[in-house]
Formats: sequence, structure tokens, C-alpha cells
Amino acid sequence: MHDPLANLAGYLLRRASNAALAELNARLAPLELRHADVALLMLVAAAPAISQSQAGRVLDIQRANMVSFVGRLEERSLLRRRPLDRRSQALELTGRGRRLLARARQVVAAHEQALRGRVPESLRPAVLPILAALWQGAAPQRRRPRRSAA
Amino acid sequence: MHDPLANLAGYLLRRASNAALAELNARLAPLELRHADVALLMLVAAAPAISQSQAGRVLDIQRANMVSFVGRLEERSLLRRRPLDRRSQALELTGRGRRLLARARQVVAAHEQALRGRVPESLRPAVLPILAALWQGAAPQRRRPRRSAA
DNA sequence: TATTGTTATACTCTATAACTATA
DNA sequence: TATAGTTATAGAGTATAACAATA
Repeated sequence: MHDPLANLAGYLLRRASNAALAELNARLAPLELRHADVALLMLVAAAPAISQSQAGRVLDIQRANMVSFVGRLEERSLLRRRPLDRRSQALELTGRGRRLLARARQVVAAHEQALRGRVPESLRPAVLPILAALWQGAAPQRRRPRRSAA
Repeated sequence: MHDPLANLAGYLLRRASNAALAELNARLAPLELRHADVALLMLVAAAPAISQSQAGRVLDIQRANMVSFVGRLEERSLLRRRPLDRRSQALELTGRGRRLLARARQVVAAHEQALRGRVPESLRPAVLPILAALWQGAAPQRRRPRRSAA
């Protein structure tokens, strides 16, 4: 059936995002990575010795949730925690992490290529500016309100 | 810090979508609705007597997950299940559901307005076509691959 | 006093398998 | 034989509170 919500930007944004995420995860599956893993590896590569909390702030991941997230990648020897002072942990890629990231970057590039290919050529220059504007224009969000049984 | 992933369409898509969703949920909180609730109510309003499974297919929600989802809205007397045959359930809005949906539509309209307002005017006509292209061009997705402990 | 990393915990969302009844 | 609705269950993602150690 025709989707009656297809004229809502918010709805399309969610559907497009979900589809793209699912596709990227499928592409990354052979590397046993998920999109969030690659985001963190790319961030650490771009900002060596960034602290765990800082990385969480950039990627919008709670401090508490960074622990097991980073821990899993550390167990796989993809990144390392190094004490920055006696409180903060600096994150850095291992050799193995760098090599896997190099492969992941190719997957991401192919995925980006596929995304761009879906957009009519005349509209392509508008893709990044529009998405950036939609994101950056957003009000900093309070946390998710609980569902209450009404 | 400057986000080194900000030139990736997939990343921007996810961040923009998350920000928009969080904002919409915050706007809907006074009505004790979440974005998915409104999507279902709007769908049922546009396609009266759509079956529970059909609605799930349109919204990309598993049959199994529709049960408690619809159940919760039914408990709140926002929609009703009516037997279509002895197997399928037709969904229809109650009067209360229609009234609440009318209010929700205003919230959604304000939210859509806010989204559009974030985009430079010259790019606005490209917003819906780009998002629709990114979504509709996506390959139908197999389900999410499991994370394996590597 | 504020921040970092951490543990514990809980809720939402989503996925799969299996079952019954029905088309 | 395929589909609708359902139950049960599990996993991923994400939220909060609280704590100790440190800046």
C-alpha cells in the first residue's frame, strides 16, 4: 500500500536512516563490526588520545555506556586504553585496529557511494548540507521521557 | 571538538534522525504519545480497517511486536480491534483516538515546520525528494545480523 | 566542586522461534 | 500451504543513579 506518512520529513528521515544503518551493518558484518564500532574507531583515528568521556560526548553516547562499548573493542585488541592522568583514559588504536579500520573505511566508502547513487544527480550537492542543517539546527536534547501507563 | 564524521551522509542521517526523533518525542510527551504511536494512528486514520499485520508491514514493525504495541493503544481507548474475518483484526480509531490524533497532528506539523526552518531556503525543495530517494532506493533488508564475540 | 570511569539497573525497541487457528 | 495473531524470549541500545578516585 502507499504509505500515507511519506510526505513527512521526520518520518522519511527515520526510515532512510534505519534503512541505511541496516544496510551498513550488513556490509560490515564480515568484519564483525557494527556502525557504532566504526564510528568510534574513526573518531579515535582522527583524534588520537581522545579520552573515553570526550569520545562519548562527540558520539552522543553516555559515559556509562562507553565502558562496555570500549571494553568490547579493547578485548578484540582493536583499541587500547592508556592512562592520561590518574583519572582519564586515552583511547588509541592498536595495529590490528588500524588495519581493520582501513578495511572498514572501504566498506563505508562503498556504502556512501551507494547512498549518493540513490539521489538524482541534480540533488546530490544538497545532500550533506541538508542533513548537516537538520542535525546541527536541532536543540540540544534532554533525555528521553519515560513512557507512562496512561 | 569538530566531529570528523560530519562529512559522511550515513552518519549525518543517523544523527539528524536521532535528534529529530528525540525532539518530536519531547513535543509529544504532553499527549503521552511517542512518535511510533502517532505513526500508527495516522496510518489507521488514512487506511481505515487496515489489518494489524498490514499496518506492521507498512511501518516495518514485526507482527510479534505489533501485539503489545496495538494492545497498549487499545487499552488507552485510542483504537479498537474489530474482527475482519476469524483471523484478521481490523484496526480503527475510537472517537478519543481521533481527538488525540488531531492534537498530535498539530504537534507533528509544528515539528515539521521546525525541521524545514533549519534548512536554508534554497535547499528546502530538495529535502523530501532526497529523503525519499535515500529510503526508497534502499535494498529490502534482511534482519539484523547478530554480534558475535570475536 | 566538577569530572572520570565504573557498576548496577531498567526500559524501549527489535528480532526470532514456535504455536494455534484460519484463509 | 501460507497467513494472522499471539506468546515467550533474547539481544541491542540507551537511560539514570550512585559511588570512589581524582582534577
